[in-house]
Amino acid sequence: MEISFLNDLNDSQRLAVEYTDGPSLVIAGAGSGKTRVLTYKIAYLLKTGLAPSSILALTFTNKAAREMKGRIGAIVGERIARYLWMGTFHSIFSRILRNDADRIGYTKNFTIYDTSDSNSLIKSIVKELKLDEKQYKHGLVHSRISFAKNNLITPEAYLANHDMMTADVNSRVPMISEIYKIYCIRCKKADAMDFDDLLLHTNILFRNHVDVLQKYQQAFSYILVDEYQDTNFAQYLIVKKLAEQHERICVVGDDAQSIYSFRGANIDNILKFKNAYQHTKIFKLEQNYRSTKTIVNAANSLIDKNKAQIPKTIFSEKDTGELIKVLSVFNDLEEGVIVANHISDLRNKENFSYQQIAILYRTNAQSRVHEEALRKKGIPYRIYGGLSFYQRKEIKDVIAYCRLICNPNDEEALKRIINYPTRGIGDTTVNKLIECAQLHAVSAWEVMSDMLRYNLAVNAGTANKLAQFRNMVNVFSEQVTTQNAYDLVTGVVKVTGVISDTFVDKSPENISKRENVEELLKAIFEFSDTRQKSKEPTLLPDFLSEVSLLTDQDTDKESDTDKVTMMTVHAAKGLEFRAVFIVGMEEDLFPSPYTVSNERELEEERRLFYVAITRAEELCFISYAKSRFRNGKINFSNPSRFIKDINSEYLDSPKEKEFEPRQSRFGNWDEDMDMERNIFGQQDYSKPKPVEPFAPRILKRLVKFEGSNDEKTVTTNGSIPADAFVKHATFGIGKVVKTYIDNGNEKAEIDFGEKGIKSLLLKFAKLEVIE
DNA sequence: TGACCGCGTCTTTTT
DNA sequence: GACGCGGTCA
Repeated sequence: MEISFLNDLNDSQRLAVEYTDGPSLVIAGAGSGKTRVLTYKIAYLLKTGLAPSSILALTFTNKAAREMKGRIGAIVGERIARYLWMGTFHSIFSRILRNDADRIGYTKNFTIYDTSDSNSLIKSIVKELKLDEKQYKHGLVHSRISFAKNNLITPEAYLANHDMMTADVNSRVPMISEIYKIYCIRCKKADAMDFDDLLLHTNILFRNHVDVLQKYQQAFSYILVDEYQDTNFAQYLIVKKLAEQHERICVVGDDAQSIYSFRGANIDNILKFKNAYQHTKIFKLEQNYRSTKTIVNAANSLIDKNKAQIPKTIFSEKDTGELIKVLSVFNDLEEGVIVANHISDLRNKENFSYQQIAILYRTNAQSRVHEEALRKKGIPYRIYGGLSFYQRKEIKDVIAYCRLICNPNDEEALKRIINYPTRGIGDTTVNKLIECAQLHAVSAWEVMSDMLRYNLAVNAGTANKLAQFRNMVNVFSEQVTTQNAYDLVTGVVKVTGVISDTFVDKSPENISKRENVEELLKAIFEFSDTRQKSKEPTLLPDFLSEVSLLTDQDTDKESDTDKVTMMTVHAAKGLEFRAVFIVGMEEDLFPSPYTVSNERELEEERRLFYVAITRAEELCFISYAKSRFRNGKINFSNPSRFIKDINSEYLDSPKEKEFEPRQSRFGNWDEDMDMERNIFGQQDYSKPKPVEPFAPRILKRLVKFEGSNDEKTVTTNGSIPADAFVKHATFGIGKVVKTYIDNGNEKAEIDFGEKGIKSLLLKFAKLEVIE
């Protein structure tokens, strides 16, 4: 079969694309056209007659999936590409889990707990068990639980696992197995899964229900996995099971770029792939199309120092290019200034645009000095990382309402908003509620639904407040299956008071909060809109299941504007820039001091540096400072050991004696740097940074919440709009179903949720319309 | 219940 | 230096 697009590939790429009979491993060096191979391979499979719905392609980010889908669409047509099973492990398998959720004791609408939900739950369990919270830090406990789940160790298996148990005893946290057990029970009671559960429960589903496994084994006749070096055991096993029959599977990755072991990724998956699949064909993509010879060779000489790796020879046929320039600076402030100067030279003298330049660092905290230096020189920049849109408090609050409405058993959502905005239900009450729920082995919501039966020990006033809150949620819950997500959530933010809470004063924080909520509604509208066009469901649970797996990487903003990129090295994986500045190359920073005692972890740090260098197409700068302001004090340190790992023939290093006299064009450094600090110090860092607008900005603003909150209620004198939310003195909050004239009197039929649908005479019923 | 203060901690983070 | 957390007080 002659397929013309294959002519775009080199020989090794083409071989990798065309081999589809059995298992294959594609070792794709940095810049070797990995994405191209994957997309062409899928296009090739489609052209050879495979149905798109029989191809499963797993990626590590939503963004990667989306981009690849777009590229494939460009080759084979969007209408075909749409039916590919392409997405992250988590999104694909959450979809599969929802289909058969009842088989493993969940409902279709199960909640996905994010990291902070998990941590919050762990904290409350530690408290309930009366354990020392300093000893059982939520971060530590969570990472142990996460590790267990990623390795498919259930709570029972954990107890029986000698290694895990002795490790816990030795670390003086012997109760982790108990916390883990309770954590799982609580998640299940809340109809919630955390990120790791999505993989663990997929394995459980496949193990316990062979018919389900077989269904998907037959459905997927070819499986592709991207970034295979970053998969964990749970992911390995899912793939292994699905591919068991036909072994038509292709995994792509680069062991030299495995940098996520701290999240459970196991590099052995790629190193030992051929043991797992016996007749594996290995393809190596060794030509780097991205970088100059110097950069490729320098990176090779670095990664050579690692022991565990698949042998390969990455080469470039581009120009030799410039040496990697090593910048030795006095301190962090000078580093900022010098990098900024270089950037402005590149732009003014070397014809670089800002967006072709990146500053990469090991830790987010390092961004500050560079930010300041660039700002002072008027260089535009964009910092990636930090708080994502969906992690902002006001957004999480609204999402928590949504979650609770769709799944009232969601305990973390309940805790979050039961007293936000303030409605007189304090910690004491919440604790009583949860204790009572534990006592009767039911969810907190169940207790709230029948407080008398569970004998909840609160006074009448509190009970009334709880009932009011419950009724409000119920009114919304009833509409989950009938209202589209956008209309429903618009009602939610009005009625719950989330929006009026932002009108209490005119502070910039409140204004930005309100704008963010509006942006969220816009995102929900876009979701409903696009879904509607393709005739897919537009209900709130559909939106939630999607949004819980989104990260800020997916809301890529203003990519068309010309700005310098600043991000951690981790975040830069997969990207490329004409010029790259790798800053803070010091001992105690890069490699991270947490890793140097462990050879395996140190090798991962070296790979991280390898990733950083190989982002550069033409120019690479490495800087290190003799002193750095960190954790509130000045730290002195030496150049990173990794700089010595690079063959010196590729480096343009400073001569040692340049260090000695602290002279510079500014005169005495110490004084000048103090002065600089004072200048910086005058700026008010305490003010919140301007809030990044949430993209994509496609649609015009849909809703704008106007006005002050003191006029939010209107006593009706006759007409109220249908669909309005109203408040009644006895029945609480309800929704107007319809209004009509009866015997010459205006009446309204109002749905008060649990209290039923009531027909009320408008001239008697003192209704407040909630705007 | 919420505002405020002092203390301890501080990596990376595709989901 | 900055943030999150827990404790205290109005």
